[in-house]
Amino acid sequence: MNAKAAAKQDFMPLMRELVRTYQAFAAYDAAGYRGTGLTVPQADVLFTLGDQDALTFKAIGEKSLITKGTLTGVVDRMEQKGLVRRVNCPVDRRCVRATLTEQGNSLFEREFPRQIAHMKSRFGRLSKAEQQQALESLRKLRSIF
Amino acid sequence: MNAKAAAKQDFMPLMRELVRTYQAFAAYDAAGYRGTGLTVPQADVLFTLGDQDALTFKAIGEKSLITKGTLTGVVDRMEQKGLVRRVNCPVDRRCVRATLTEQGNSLFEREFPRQIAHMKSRFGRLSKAEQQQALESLRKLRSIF
DNA sequence: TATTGTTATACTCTATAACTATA
DNA sequence: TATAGTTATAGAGTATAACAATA
Repeated sequence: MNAKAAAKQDFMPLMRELVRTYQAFAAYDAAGYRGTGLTVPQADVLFTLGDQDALTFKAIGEKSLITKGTLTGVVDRMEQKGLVRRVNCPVDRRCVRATLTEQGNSLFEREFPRQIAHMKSRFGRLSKAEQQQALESLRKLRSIF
Repeated sequence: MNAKAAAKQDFMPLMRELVRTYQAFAAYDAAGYRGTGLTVPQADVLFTLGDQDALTFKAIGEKSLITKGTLTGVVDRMEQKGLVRRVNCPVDRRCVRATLTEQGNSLFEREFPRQIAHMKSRFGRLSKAEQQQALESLRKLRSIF
């Protein structure tokens, strides 16, 4: 298969649409919490830690798909901002857990509902049936990777 | 709406599935060209410029969603690798266009079909009907952002 | 005046791998 | 030996805004 033939594969429109749709979503999402001064990974961690007991770095990394070396730095910067703190694990002394501080929690309590409302104003434009159909299509799509 | 209520909105599964599906896709995609040593934005530019006449920075930025300041740096690094070169616009002397060098073109001719085959091996697991359904759902989803 | 691309700044993230402490 | 997290390194991308050349 040469490049010209490659460009005409029938799954190409679907692939492009997946990328564009996600990009449009991600841009809208990020715009919602721009005012907080949080970066994308930082907001990811804030929303992951919200309404949760302290999580280990390993668990946070798995949920957010941030690798351990990077996560150390992300949490460092959030700690400097006073949003999270590290706590030792009692059972396994290799582990460190992170949890929201009071300040981090109040940011979460304010920003998470705001962010959800921000997204709801758009997702609400789809009917329940459309949402259900999209969910099923995305599940199938995810299953192939 | 408080945080607990926010977390239970009915569109949340769809939103999470969109993110996870895209992340799974993006990881598989990037694995396909890891051997080239190109970064994600660089591969994006290579595939954008392939089989094309020279494009202006403005046009490349629009297709790849890379902002102009960043694009200058991305193209700089690709130029250092000998993959692209800058050419002046004859009509509008404010413009600069970029085009693949012979080396860039041969990389494209080898990697693009390989990448498409890499993706086809997964998208091919969906039936035509499933692909069509997914495409329609994604279009609807994109239309709300 | 507006637009195209470059430059400058400062920071954040990324990948990778070596390292420490603990299991 | 394996695992959790930190540290080190080097580079790459990002946002932002000021800037030069041209339209």
